[in-house]
Amino acid sequence: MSFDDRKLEVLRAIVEDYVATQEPVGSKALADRHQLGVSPATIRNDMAALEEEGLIAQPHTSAGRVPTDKGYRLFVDRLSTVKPLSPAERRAIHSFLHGAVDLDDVVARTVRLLAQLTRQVAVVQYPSLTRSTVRHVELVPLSPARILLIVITDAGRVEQRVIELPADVDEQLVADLRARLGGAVHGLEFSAVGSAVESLPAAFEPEDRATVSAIVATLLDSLVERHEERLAVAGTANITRFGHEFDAALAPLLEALEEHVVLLKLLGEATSPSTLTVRIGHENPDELSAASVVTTGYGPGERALATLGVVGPTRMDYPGTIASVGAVARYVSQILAANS
Amino acid sequence: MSFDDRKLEVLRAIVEDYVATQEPVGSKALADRHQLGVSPATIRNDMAALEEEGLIAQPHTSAGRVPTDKGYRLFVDRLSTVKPLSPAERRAIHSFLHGAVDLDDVVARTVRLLAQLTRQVAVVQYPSLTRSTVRHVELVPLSPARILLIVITDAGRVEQRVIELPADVDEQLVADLRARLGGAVHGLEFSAVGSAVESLPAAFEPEDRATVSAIVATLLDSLVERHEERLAVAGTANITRFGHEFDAALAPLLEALEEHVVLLKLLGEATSPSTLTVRIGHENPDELSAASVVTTGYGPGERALATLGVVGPTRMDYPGTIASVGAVARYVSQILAANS
DNA sequence: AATTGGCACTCGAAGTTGTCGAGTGCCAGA
DNA sequence: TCTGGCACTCGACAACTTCGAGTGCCAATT
Repeated sequence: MSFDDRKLEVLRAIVEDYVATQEPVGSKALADRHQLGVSPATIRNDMAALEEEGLIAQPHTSAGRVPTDKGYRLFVDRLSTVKPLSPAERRAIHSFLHGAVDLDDVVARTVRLLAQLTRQVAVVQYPSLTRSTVRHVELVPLSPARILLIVITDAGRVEQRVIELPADVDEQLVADLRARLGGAVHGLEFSAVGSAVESLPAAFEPEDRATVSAIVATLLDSLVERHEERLAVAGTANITRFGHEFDAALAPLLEALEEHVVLLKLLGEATSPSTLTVRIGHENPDELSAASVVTTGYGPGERALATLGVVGPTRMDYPGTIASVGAVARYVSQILAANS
Repeated sequence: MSFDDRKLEVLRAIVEDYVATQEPVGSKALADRHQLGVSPATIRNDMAALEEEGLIAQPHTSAGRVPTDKGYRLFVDRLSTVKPLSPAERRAIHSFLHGAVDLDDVVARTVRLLAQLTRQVAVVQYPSLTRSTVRHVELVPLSPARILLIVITDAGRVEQRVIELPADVDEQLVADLRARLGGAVHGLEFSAVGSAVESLPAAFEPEDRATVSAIVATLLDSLVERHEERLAVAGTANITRFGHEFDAALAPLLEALEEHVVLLKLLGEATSPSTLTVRIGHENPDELSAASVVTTGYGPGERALATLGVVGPTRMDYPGTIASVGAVARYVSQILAANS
């Protein structure tokens, strides 16, 4: 084994021990607990080199070493092998997701499952609708100048929206509009709805066109454009397990989890279901710079509809978390594929 | 001023100082900061009596006194006067809730508003639908043996549910069912839907009755029975302000906030909009025994549709919180009344 | 040249002691 | 019934010590 190889082996040992014990690890402990075949003194030399390269650090002089963000990065990129899931975990995934009736139900179950599996905070973005098709459009008058627009997708998802109209409408106009709207968009992909309804207002009497335009605009605005902006979060209670180095960063983290905006941005850089992203410490936006985030895309087919993942301490079990996130994403994707 | 009166005045002073400073308050500090007109020695006697009655306690010998749950209880019941809201707070309430389009939107805004106003954790139960009426029922076939049931209420609320059918259905049956269902329940209060649809299956061909029954059962089950079970929570990040006596109780609290079950039970004991409930420390279920909960009912009219409230440390500003919760509940009730 | 054992050194954690002062209870006198 | 005085208690804090894990460096060994 060459010099460099052993150094990396030492780094792996440090990461593994630190993740397991949460305590800085020293040269002696390393020599005892791993079969590196060298003495503590040799390890110390390697550690000095690793520290030189910025991969590990000492919280204070004469304490053990702790991996830096950069150290975790190298560990994740080059040293960790995927940890296969235990049969119990596989069973858990199956039984948890089995019998989901709804798209919303799938998301709700998935987020809980991930939180339970990883014992960290799980985040699941609701699937994008760009690839969905319209199954049904419904207009329901609420009052003379208010109307409720409902769109049902082939994934069984329901989008609703109240529209304030510029003028009162009568039943007749609503019925007419409903029929034409339904005819125009039924069976279309969401991305194709825009051009399909473009010419719709022109088909109505001039005095009704403002009303029709308002409805069409709402349809496009709310249903075609921003639908990936919903987020399910679970396992917040697990942050109490993240350790005391988090105490200071707790408030911003909780805020980020509640606000969703930061998280959405993070998840928004969606990946295909086959790749998985790990962001460590400072690689994240400031609010999450004390945490690591493991995400991956999911959805039927090869292109991801949305992203799911886990937020945890930088000191997390990367191989285990990566395995869980990957497995859950694959399984959810299967379910979505079967349902569509 | 009689002896007993002064004792209570001392209790009030202790509560107010402790809430303000978060530190045990001693006899000297009390004499200095309040115009009680007596010497510290006298106050000490009163404090001894208060301690005897279990209204205050010492964290350790020769520290100041801290109110007990019982002390807070007495303070809330008999010593606190409602603190009027500041103009800024009134403005905040108005501007925050102005322009809500949706029932869901009202709830979402309300919960954020409450969290911001009280700087604690806010909880809002979605309004019960028992008093709502049905505006529209829609059936959408998803696949031969699956159908989506949608109910729209006069409050602009949409309830949806996927139904797995015992047998395949054709368009014709769905259309027939849609018409009859709509005719039977349109305009009815939810509580009256049950008897209205009872005889519906009998009107269909024998081979279709199982299908119709399944749909009717789902309608009743999901829409008539459990609809108060949704909950909005905001301001979780504020628990970091609750103080370090919470550190141990943090995990159960976070779990309770996420699980919703405990909270729903707590809120379920609904009150009329005109009364307001304060539960202090151990008066709550175990998970929340380190916290206090201030709740009140809300809804148009005199009977409450649902409950909203705030969860905070036992050491909270009760008059201020009570005022905020009450004001928000009244204002939301107005909005709901105007919209219905 | 790499590895190793030895050794002096550093520094935080934990324990010890002593001081300080806030707060108490009690009592005698106003 | 209130008050001032007084002895007492006990936690907070600071100074000091000890202990030990861990380090860096070096000379000896392979």
